[in-house]
Amino acid sequence: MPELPEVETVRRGLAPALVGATLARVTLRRPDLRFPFPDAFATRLEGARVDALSRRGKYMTAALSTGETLIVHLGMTGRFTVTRASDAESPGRFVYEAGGDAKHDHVVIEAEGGEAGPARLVFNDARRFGFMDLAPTATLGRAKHFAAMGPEPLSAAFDDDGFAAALRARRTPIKAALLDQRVVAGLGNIYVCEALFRAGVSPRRRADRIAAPRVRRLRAAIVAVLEDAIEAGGSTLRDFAGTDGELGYFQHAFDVYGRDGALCRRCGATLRRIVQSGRSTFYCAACQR
DNA sequence: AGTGGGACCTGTCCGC
DNA sequence: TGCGGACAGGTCCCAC
Repeated sequence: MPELPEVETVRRGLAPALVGATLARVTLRRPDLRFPFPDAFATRLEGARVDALSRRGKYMTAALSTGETLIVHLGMTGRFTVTRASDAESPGRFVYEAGGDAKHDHVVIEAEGGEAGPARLVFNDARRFGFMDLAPTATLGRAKHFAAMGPEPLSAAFDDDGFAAALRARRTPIKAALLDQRVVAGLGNIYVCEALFRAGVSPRRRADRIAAPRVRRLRAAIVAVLEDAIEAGGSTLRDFAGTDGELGYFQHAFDVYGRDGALCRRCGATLRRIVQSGRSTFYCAACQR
């Protein structure tokens, strides 16, 4: 699921259970996800208090009282389910809970003392492209996951001049440039397609050949589509029904993603799907130049 | 050094 | 109903 808006939605969903809480017990149900868990992972978490829950790009970070920060990436299919003790009869489901497939429940965290009261967090990830890591909080920005990461798109660090300079240095199609987390953090296949449509920029156009006014329009479109998606609770794809209340609904607002063969909402042309660097791109060849 | 392609892993859906 | 193939929200690694 997880591009920036989905990760932000998960972060907001987890905050009541985690912020201020102590991680009383951590259970790993396998030795690795995409990568092995760090040494003594559970031990280093247990007993720690969560001082803050933040997000950088598509990563969630939990600053701990131990001086370390827990780093979580959801990969493609990573999701958290939260059950509050006070709610045991009807578990409070958080975003993107796909249904009761315990086979892929890889990490269980019991938290105590958060605003939500005692809670159990279960990390489920069928494809295991997600991962977790620990790094010293004091030097988090230099941790390998963040050292080369581009500006946070919803912050002042993402400005027209810096964005234009980053694109000027790229000879790839703009689609590929925007997927590169070094250019701007947090975009994935969906929101790149949507932002390019909103800006009227062809996904095939070379990044270094977009004129300044259109670069500004593109930057604004990226910010707007991310803000709209967060507002909608992110996008939910391929999750079946039965999860109540907490699913994102931005997928209903897609202009182009997954809509090949349908008609462009702006000009009525038929939307296309092409493959760029092995991944689907959806766009309107009439509106996007 | 920048770029493109394949690998990683599992589930689902579609056509035959 | 069964089976093979394509495809899926991401990132890393390794050749050019």
